[in-house]
Amino acid sequence: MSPRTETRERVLRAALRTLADDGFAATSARAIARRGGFAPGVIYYHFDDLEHLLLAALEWTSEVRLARYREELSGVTSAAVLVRRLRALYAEDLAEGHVAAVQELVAGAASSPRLGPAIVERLRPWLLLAEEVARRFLAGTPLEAVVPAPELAQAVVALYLGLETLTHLDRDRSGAEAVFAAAEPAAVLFDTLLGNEGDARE
Amino acid sequence: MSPRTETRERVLRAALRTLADDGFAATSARAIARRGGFAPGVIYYHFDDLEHLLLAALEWTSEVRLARYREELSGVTSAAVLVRRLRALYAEDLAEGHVAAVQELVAGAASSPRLGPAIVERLRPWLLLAEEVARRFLAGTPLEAVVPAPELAQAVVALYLGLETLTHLDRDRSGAEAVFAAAEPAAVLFDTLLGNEGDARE
Amino acid sequence: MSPRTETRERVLRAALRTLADDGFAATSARAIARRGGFAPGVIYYHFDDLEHLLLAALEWTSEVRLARYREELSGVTSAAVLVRRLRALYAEDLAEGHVAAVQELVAGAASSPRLGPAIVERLRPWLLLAEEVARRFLAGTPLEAVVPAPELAQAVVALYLGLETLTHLDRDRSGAEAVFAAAEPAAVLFDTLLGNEGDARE
Amino acid sequence: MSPRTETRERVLRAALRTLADDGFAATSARAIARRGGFAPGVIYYHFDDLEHLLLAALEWTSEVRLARYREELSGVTSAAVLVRRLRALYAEDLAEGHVAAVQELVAGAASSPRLGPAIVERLRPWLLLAEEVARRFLAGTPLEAVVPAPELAQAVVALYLGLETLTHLDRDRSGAEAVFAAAEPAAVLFDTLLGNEGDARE
DNA sequence: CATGAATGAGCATTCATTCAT
DNA sequence: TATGAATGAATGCTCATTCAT
Repeated sequence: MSPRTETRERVLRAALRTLADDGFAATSARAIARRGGFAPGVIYYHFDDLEHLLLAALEWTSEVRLARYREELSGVTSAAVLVRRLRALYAEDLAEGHVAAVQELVAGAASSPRLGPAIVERLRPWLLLAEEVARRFLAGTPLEAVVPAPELAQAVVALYLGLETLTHLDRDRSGAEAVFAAAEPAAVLFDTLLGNEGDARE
Repeated sequence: MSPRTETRERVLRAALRTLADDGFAATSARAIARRGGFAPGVIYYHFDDLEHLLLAALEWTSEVRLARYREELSGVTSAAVLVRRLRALYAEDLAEGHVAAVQELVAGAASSPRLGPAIVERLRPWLLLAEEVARRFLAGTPLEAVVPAPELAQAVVALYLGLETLTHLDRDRSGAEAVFAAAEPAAVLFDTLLGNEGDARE
Repeated sequence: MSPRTETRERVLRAALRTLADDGFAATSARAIARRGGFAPGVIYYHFDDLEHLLLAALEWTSEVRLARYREELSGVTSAAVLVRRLRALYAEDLAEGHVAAVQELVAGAASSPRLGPAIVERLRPWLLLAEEVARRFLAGTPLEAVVPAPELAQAVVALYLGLETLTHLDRDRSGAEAVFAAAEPAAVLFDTLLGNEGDARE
Repeated sequence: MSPRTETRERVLRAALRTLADDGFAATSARAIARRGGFAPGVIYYHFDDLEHLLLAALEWTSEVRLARYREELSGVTSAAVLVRRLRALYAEDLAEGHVAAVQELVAGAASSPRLGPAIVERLRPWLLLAEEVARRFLAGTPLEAVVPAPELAQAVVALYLGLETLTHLDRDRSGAEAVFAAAEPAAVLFDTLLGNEGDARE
């Protein structure tokens, strides 16, 4: 890897860790530089400004995670398995700080006129993935006529972000976990009602 | 009303409007003072510091809204009516800027070590209200055994916050509206399946 | 004088002294604050930004000096007296640092797209004064038909600024002085040729 | 030309163009490198630092222009021709950006303790040329006794710089042109009065 | 009670310059 | 010779907060 690329990644990683650990408001150029162990100027050598760095960081982490989600969610047809997989993926996200960083960025920049739209754009692949999965689950069921996939997808992504916001609030990771845990039995019931046989033994 | 209380309220109102209109990051003492038409010093006469003002503002708007929600949601037993009422309440929230201010505050302060826990505390009444309504809906249904009310309540509040975050992002109010609209038919189906007769003609 | 006005003047004075002593490039907010003995923030409390401060400073010193020039140059009809008066006025300017500050500002901002036009506007009264005096001197002489007052005025102001630039360059005040000294005999000759009797005994 | 000399010239040229186009304040090492299409490091390979580069650039462009001025002004004896030639030379300067660069450098560095004296030294040949021409014009006239050539020369150079500063200010090239145009009739009168026959038909 | 002037720390960003390659 | 990545100090400016009036 060229030294250029290498440092660029160090900066991206430092930005994400600062977002996840210290929050959007505290993610200043100096804070990122301090965490990454480089001079603040480095940021501006590799990125136009802080906004571009944050967007690049969002893109960078999103790509990796999105691939992972797609992989895990590809063949899933039972709700029970879906919830179980999401729970595992979410645990990975937590460990890496991925959701934390994303949530901080999304929430913190929600009212920035420039950053906001740029972020929503980078969030779209997630909405599309959610929509695709939703469509797969609704297909062939009585719900299909009654629940539109795009709105369901938006609700799911919103729920994801909202859960992360709440767990960030009191620094208690157990909240989202509890919701995932509670969702499992409901998912089993859902499968039963709809006749999904699924790979329930998984 | 004593002049003391009167000014206090002017400050609270100015803080909420600044949060809703300009976002958390732009809610500085001077910005609030400018919007409210008073000197910055006034803030520090009535509140210890900016954090305390913001928390007081959250409390203040929450109380009023919570009463309103409680009132509207008290006798509701059908999901269809519930969704319809929530939709109307949400429209009120939007008009008043209540959710906008709350979302900005929650999102912006999510990672503040001091502000975070204080906010989650003031959010608890909402969780309790959601839990109470959830419990009412689950009672006597087969879901009761399978869906725990506290987790459902947390999911609902998270969904609310997350939706507001997303709609803030691209400054497009239609997103949350669409989700509410999409939820209505599903709620009707839910009522049918569970034999809720409800006050469907409402 | 209100404390507000008082401090405002301290800032203006500090800006002019910094311009005159340290030059345009070194006239930073911190440098001005250091010289004036106040916090950098004070500048931004009283002025929108550095540009506005510098323009206000130019206006402030210009008004005072312009009044003085007008007063001294009002009744003058002989070139010899004119040169003598200008020489004295210039000595005053030097002592106060007026020309130095103006020259630094004019020269330093010459290529600033925003500052440039704003400065040229504030320089216009000087051009008008020069033009008025030029017109008085040309009136009734054979030169009147041959030398247009506006261009002469511009040349004179340019000469003033250029002389100051040159004397700034090698930190040698004697250059401009020598030019003024050399101009006196020429002015006497000019008066003689044109039949100005003037108040030569002055 | 050795590759060494060649690159050196590229750097010099880039520095002059940056000065002329972007102004002294914007003439940073990176800006010069960008304009010249080379790495910033190149500057420091060929020159000790930025100051030395700027001085070398001033020297370089001065030499070429000085030769040209000397050539055009060598045989001139009538004021009318002198003004006409200067006007043409000035137009050349403008086209090449020579005066612009020089003015930016002179004005911008006027108060730099190190740069100032070094620049004035490189300006001396111009003063000497102006003095030589002035002497030629004064010789044999009644003015000779009354106008000292060195001071006249300094005034002329100052006028040149001052005019350029003013025209830079409002980005209006017409100012200096107008002064040159206005000077022509006055020069003709001057020739007539002093009996210069000149090469007036030129 | 309220004001608004003042503070000084912190912000994003740009700079001249160095130096390993 | 030339490169371009990296440095750290300096820039203009905004902030929460204090306090004399």
